[in-house]
Amino acid sequence: MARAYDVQAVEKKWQHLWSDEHTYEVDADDPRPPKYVLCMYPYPSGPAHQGHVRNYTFGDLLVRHQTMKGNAVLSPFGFDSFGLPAENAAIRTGEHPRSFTDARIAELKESVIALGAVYDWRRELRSHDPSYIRFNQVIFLHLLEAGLAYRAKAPVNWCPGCQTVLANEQVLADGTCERSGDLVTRRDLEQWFFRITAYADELLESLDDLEWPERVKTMQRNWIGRSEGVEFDLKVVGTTGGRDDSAGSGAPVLRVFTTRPDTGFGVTYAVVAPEHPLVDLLTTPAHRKAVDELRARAALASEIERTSSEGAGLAKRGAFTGSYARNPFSGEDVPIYVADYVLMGYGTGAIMAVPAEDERDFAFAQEHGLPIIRTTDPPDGFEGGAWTGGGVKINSGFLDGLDVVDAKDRAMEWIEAEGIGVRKVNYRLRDWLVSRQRYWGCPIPVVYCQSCGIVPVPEDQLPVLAPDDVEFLPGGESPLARHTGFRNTTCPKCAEPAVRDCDTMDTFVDSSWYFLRFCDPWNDRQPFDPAVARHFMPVDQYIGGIEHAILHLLYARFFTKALIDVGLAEGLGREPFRRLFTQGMIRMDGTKMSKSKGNLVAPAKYLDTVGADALRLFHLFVGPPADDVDWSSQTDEVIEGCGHFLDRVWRLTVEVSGLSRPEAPDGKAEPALDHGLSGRPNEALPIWSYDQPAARDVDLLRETHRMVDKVTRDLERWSFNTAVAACMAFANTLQRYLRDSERTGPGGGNGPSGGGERAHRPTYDQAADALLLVLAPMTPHLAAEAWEHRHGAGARVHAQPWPTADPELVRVQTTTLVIQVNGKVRDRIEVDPSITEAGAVELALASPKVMAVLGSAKPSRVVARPPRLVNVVG
RNA sequence: GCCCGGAUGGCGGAAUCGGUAGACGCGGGGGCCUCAAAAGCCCUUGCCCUUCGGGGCGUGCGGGUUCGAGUCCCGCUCCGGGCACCA
Repeated sequence: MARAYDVQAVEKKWQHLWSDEHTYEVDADDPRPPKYVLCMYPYPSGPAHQGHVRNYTFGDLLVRHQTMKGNAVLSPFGFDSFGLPAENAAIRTGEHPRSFTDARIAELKESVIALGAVYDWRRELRSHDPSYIRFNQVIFLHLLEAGLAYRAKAPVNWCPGCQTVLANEQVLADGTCERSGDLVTRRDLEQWFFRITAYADELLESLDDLEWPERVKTMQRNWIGRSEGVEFDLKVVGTTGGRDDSAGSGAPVLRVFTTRPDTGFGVTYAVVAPEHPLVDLLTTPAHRKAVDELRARAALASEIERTSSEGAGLAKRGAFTGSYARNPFSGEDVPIYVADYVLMGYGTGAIMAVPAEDERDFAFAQEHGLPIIRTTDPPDGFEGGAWTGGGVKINSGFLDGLDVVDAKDRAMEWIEAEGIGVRKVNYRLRDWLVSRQRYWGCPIPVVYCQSCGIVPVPEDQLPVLAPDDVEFLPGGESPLARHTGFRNTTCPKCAEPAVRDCDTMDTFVDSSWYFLRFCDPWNDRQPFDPAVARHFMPVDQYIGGIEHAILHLLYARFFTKALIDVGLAEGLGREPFRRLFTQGMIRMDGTKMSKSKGNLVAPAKYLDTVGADALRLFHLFVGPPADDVDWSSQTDEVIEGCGHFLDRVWRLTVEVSGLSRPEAPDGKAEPALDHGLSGRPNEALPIWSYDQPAARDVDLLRETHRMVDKVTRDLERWSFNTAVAACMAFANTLQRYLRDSERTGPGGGNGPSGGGERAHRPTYDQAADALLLVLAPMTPHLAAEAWEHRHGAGARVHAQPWPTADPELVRVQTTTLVIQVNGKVRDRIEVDPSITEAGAVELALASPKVMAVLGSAKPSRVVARPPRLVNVVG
């Protein structure tokens, strides 16, 4: 398509200038107020996709807007460059993950620059840089020393075919390995954990103060899953295991956790998880076979299978142990079952089962023919199974007649008074398992010594780097474990032979503190200088995808708190991201646009044709930033429409002013115009006047200020689509203004002559400049180029202060008073905005249209809301 | 199953505090310019009826509150997302 200016040349020119002029490089001693705007650093998977474009368009808009408002905006960029795709590519093609990753980074970086997004590239960081690895390891050691990192056995997804551990996403829905197809089993391995649960309460409570989307906060609250209840003991009675323990040091007890102690009288059985340590003891010889089968099945099944739709809602799998427990409330002995719907990892791994008030217990009780005793009176007409709501207690001894809430309290008091249990808070949140049996990640800086045990690698020997000469074989162990040169080492303490930890860290570790490193990326003594980080932190605006709503954002919050507590981030605020914005997804045919779905529409196609500004404008204009974008058959046309708008701005701000070259002299020059407005190119039109502004010039000035006011307010409330609409509407205003000048002006030709209202040059210049100023953060290349044409070589629109609207000019002179009769609009009258209620009513009743509708009827009531509306009620 | 979102013209969307529904754009129709096309410019465009003055209907569905509801309340339908045996 023919364009009004050379889009590609202009965009390249400015991308180089912004870099060469260091416009967006910011240091901690900058006198301007600091702001920190950050887009989530990307995994480098190749050239930017539309999701990136959207993300960086929003971020760049903020950076440029905040800069024009006089702030020193920290805008860094980096790459989350460790991760599985590079390693999988290595297994497939033999290319080393580093060269593979570096190539992808180069592609992504190039396309981000081609977008016109500006960053302080001096601060660029990559997780796989040795300097970043080093401080990742330093942090790990600090957490270890503080007891926040620890080693424990944990069940993992184990593929017997590949002889390796799999991440959850590598296990298919049917419980098989995505690569070998083998059935994945669960296996206990020694793994490293971060003690995030120590911060569960703080992570939960401080959510309240964050300016984050409520949706994300809710997701985090649910993930943390705090629940208050009570833990207490059930005495085990009757036969226990093959051995009879009743002669020993007292009967064994089964400790259970419940949030519903008020339902104690309804306990008709108890359940332990298949992995519960007491299972052997509890199982009598007659039931051993069934119990063992169940346990074997549970051990085989991955967590995914065990908790998938196979189990949920269907018959509960379980087996009777042969043992009984005494319900302390009722004194009844109830059977103890083993069932896989009880998880060892939560609470005590054992429950008291109340089928009448718990849906899972109800399903199990039905399946196994166990009794059901209601302890809460369900509402009339309730026909379901378990009633989990509130109500009055029944069949509950000393709790009878109480409300559920009061009964809970009373029951807990009773349990504590009896000395059989205590109040307890449980969390769904588990500690963070960070070990990955992978090559392309940050090595865990620990050595295992026969005599000294776990020995941290001394800080002066960091970073521990993975060797390059490893073999990437399909279906083998981690390349590091097979590399004897890496694996075998000497103990830093006793110098005896020792082995390294051959695992690497979860890549979420890298992304949990990169925003801190960005503040002080040149520091070679510590991860970052807390004093420098304090200057920029917290991040004022964090922008990213909703897919990181839970893990990344929770881990980063945890890290910030932990780094402060281990002394690496003294004096920092305990929350890293003050405001968070999560953008919508790009969808196509109803599904997420992604590489794996093969439905990508590459941004490069648009950069090479309509240009970066038009593509950016599209992403701003298409809808609210938080909403998903449907990439439809019409999208290309809309993007072209954005290009047409930019052409129009070019004509309205450059060509119509007779300023088609940067060297053009001052604004009073009036060369022959190729203004492109009349369809008669090269026809000279002396349309300018420099007289006193006429009424319609004042109107244009008012419109200008209203536009600036509207755009400013819209940008601040993240309503970018309406900000763009306001710019477009203003371009229409300029167009109309010029057209009217043309018609009425002496040289206009096709209108009545003699009006003499030529375009008032000073007023028009203000209007055109204002449009370019507000477009500067949205379509930076066009705004910069047009500004330079208007103001001379070296003029920089992005160095201008953000325009401010004069409230006096923004205020409307007249407003439309709507007159309704019985709620239906019957008339509209232009009135002064300061009209009184009486005045408005008088005008309304005098309206011929109102009188016609009303006829002779007398209005029973008149509601007046001046100056907007009068409603005459008949 | 539970918890969040959402539903407005042919399409994307606007309506910021309960007060003119449909801003802005895409698409469509008509016109100007042109040898022609592209581009540009001008007019028009929710639906139905119309004697061309205007009238009626209209924000997923059914109720309600109100002088007045896209907006608030109750009950549904459909679509999207998150969590999913967490006791």
